[in-house]
Amino acid sequence: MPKSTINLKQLSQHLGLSQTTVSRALNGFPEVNENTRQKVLAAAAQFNYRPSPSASSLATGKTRIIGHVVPISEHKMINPHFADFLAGASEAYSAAGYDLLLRTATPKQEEEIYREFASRNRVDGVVVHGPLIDEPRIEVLKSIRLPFIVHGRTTMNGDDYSWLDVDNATSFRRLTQHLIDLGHKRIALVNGLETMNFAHRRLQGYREAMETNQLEMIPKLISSADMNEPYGYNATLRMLDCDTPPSAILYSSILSAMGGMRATGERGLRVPQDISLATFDDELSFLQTGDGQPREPFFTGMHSSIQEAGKKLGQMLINQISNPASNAETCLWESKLIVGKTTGPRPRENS
Amino acid sequence: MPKSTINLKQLSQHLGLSQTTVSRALNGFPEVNENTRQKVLAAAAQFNYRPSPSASSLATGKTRIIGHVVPISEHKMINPHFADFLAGASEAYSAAGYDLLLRTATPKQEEEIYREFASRNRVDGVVVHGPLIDEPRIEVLKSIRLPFIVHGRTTMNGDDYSWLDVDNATSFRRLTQHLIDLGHKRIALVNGLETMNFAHRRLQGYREAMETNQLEMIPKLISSADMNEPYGYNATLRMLDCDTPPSAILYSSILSAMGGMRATGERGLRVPQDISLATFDDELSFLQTGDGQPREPFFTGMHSSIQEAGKKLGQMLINQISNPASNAETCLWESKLIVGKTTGPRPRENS
DNA sequence: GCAGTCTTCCAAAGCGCTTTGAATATCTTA
DNA sequence: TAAGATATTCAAAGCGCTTTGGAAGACTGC
Repeated sequence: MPKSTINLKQLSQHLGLSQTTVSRALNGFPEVNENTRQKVLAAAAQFNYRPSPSASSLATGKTRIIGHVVPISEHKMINPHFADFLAGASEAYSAAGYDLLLRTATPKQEEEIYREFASRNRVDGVVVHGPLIDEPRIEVLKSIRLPFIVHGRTTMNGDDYSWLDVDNATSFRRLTQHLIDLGHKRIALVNGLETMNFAHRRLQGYREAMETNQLEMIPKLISSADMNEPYGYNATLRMLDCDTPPSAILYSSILSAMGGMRATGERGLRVPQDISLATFDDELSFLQTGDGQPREPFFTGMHSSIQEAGKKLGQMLINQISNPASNAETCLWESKLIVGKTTGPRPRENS
Repeated sequence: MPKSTINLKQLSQHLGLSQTTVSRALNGFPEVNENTRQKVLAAAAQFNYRPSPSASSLATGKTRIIGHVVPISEHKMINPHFADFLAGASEAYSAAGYDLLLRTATPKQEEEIYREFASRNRVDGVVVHGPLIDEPRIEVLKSIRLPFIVHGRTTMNGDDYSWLDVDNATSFRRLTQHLIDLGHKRIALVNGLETMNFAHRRLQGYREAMETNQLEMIPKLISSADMNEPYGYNATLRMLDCDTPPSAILYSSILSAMGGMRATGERGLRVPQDISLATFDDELSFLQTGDGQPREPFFTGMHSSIQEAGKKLGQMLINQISNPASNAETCLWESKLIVGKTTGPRPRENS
């Protein structure tokens, strides 16, 4: 059992080599004899040598750390989607020898954190969460030259930055159309905040489908707010209790859909006989069986794995960092309609 | 607008002082004239100077980073409780100038990650999640001298380590008693994995209450597995469909309770008229209203904020790190019974 | 007026790595 | 075999900070 940690100097002395050679052998430089390299590798393994991140970071100027500042509201609300997203990203980082640094912050604090990241050289890059339609963070990051990638995209900021997004408009056009095909006419939308780009595009997709089919969009049946379970519950109750109740409801998040489920149950409505519910499903892992078995999906919805998105975004960002000259890379994912148990034909008695 | 980043040397040259003095002024050492300190502070602000973390870390041997390795199953399942826990911890870290490093790993990989943390000096300490009854990680961390704190505690590892736990046995004794007081006799328990210490203690609390009241514990009505929504759903269905169905069910997590809610609904049972459900509630933020309003609680359950736990644990760990001579600190939190809409008296027709 | 104390400040030596610029050893080719 | 090319290795100079071990100036008290 080797004592504690050993450093480069000690290791090279033990080997009778210079630090230069040992360092290069370890880092895979071509100009070191293969014999020597093997000896170095063996000794490094034997003494359990690992380079100090602070030292290499100081010498190279690279931290091999990616920063995530995840939004948290004034009321300490944190979106559980991040758990899955971060798990995916973390997988990509580990594979490439990077680490994930996590900060939580209110939107107001976020810009200052980026500036701090840049001036202290705390991270090599960041991923931007929850972009707005018009996103000021993008200009900030460009101006301070901090490499970044956006999960989602914006509408107003041009396209000279890297992002990965699901095709939200198409997703909601298709999901709405699915309900229309089932005969529904009064279709409600429980959406995210419309300043958020994803919610904006989802509304757009919904509108396209409604207009194509010449169905009326009833303002009372469109709601938008931060997505969580109680919001889904309350919004649903409000819609059910109004004078033009829907026969189908679309949710932007499975969290609010669960709240919707609770609300319909409370009003004595059977799903899908009395009312249909459909949602965008990020495949949050705590809603999966976890035994590797595909579970029969409960909610009907458009599926796209947020964990996979995290992984892909992580890889894209690392690519960009290790290859700074490369152009912005963008990626648009389609989501998949999966029909579950929460949608059915429009009931007769309903308008 | 200051150009890019400035370093200590440049700053001290600008001030006509030595790096020593500037460094000490910035770090609050007493042996620098108050006048000088003010000048230094002003100049630092003006040039937006921030010390480089890699450099100070190399010089001091301290990283000011706390590591969290959160478990992820083979099937990429990640528990959303972590989102709230990490948000709480992160708050404590930010306040103390620390950062949070996140790794995801299967239980097998975890020990190796700790060893890597120690030998590379990657973090100043770690928090251990989800301790088992007999927890090998504790010995590993002690042997490699990596400061740590445990969220939860163990049963077999002595008590010379720091932890914070909720009183799981008392929580479940009380929750069970609450149902017994309502007249329930066949009370089921949908628990976490019993190798996990928290689940072990919850079972114990449940058993105490049942035995005290001379109620029979029916094996079919006790289940234990990794907690998620489908598990709660399946376990509940199994119990409802057996020959000794319960009139009340206890859940170890609100996620499985939600699955239970779905299952009872599917079987046409009304809650709480036909069956009572109660749960341990970690006050996950996505289930709160998020508008700061206290929402009327839906599930009856024992409450304890996991976000607050994260915050407190973060503070305790930082204390311990900045004060290495201090003794292990432990903290046992009581949870609070909150009666919601999911529990009621035992229905007549039920046994 | 001078030893003894404080109070303030500084030069320089690291911390553990990477990398530049050169030196040495080895191999070609004429 | 000598000059030129190539393959290996190395000494030393940083990277940006902290901290040790003084030193210089300003005050004491006698």
